[in-house]
Amino acid sequence: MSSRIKEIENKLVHAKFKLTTPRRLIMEILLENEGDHLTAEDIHNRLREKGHQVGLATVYRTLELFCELDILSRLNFEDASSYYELEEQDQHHHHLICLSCNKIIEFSDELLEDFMESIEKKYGFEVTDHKIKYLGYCSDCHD
Amino acid sequence: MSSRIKEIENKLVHAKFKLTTPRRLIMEILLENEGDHLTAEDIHNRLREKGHQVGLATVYRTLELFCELDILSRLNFEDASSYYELEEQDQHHHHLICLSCNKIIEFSDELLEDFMESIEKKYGFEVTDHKIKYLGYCSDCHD
DNA sequence: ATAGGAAATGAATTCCATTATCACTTGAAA
DNA sequence: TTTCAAGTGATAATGGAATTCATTTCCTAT
Ligand SMILES: [Mn+2]
Ligand SMILES: [Mn+2]
Ligand SMILES: [Zn+2]
Ligand SMILES: [Zn+2]
Repeated sequence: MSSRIKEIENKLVHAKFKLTTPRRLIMEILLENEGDHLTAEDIHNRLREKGHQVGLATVYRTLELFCELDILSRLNFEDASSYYELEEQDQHHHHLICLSCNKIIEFSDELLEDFMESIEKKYGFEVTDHKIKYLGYCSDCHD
Repeated sequence: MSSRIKEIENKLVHAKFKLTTPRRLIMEILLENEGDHLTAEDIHNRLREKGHQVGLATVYRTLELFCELDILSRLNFEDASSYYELEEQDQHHHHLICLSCNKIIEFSDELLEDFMESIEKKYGFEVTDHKIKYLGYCSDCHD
């Protein structure tokens, strides 16, 4: 069992949940596809391809649980589905979405820290998360 | 007919569309509720309250058209629905979303202009729109 | 070890916002 | 007027997600 899985298990146990077989299988898919943005159905399909049968409802429930425990982030691009990615403890990143080819380009937001702090002061709003999306045309799709 | 409606009509006509009765009625609802964030169903209900019968499908189609013409913005908060608000030509704004009471607080993004420009340079990405959400707890809901 | 019970699962169903369909209406142009 | 594309609205369909509920898993107390 990878140390990464162990780390997840600690988070689960700390919150009084168990690392069950379906949860472990789902986490393995997420780790194998780290860096991708996967839908619940993507994950369900990859499980089936590997010969594991996990109910789609369990996939949804597990993704929701992992989000609550900050193991995952739920992303909403400009379509109907939710996408999930492993939360990176060190650097939070955001997304550039190409309106032409739907390419997703990631960028970090170090430069935004000051702005976030000014928001907290100005509005007395305690920021716990932020979601920033830039929409437009990637270098392949303009000019 | 208000000058605001006239302005919208110009945009429509310029794009080869007509200001039909359903479209005008929907625009009136939006103007009467300027500053609010309304769902398609909200708008449909307010039309019915005023005795106007417009099909829900037409409400959806009109909202989509208005978004394409940059008359409206479509907003996605953290729930399943889309919310719409009139696009303000002068100052673009964003939203603080309270995770406790669901209050929406608006803020402008003047300070972010520099950051957006750095994104354009760094990635050769032509930004046409951006969506920024800060999630957390408003002043009524923390401490 | 065994029994009890809470937590978790999965097949099926339901939900619900949104989109598609299609017959009908409208209104501008010929 | 006639024509015909654009627009409309009742309804059905779609699809991602949530819910239901019978069953299974697995920890705990005896
Ligand atoms: Mn990402
Ligand atoms: Mn707003
Ligand atoms: Zn592109
Ligand atoms: Zn609040």
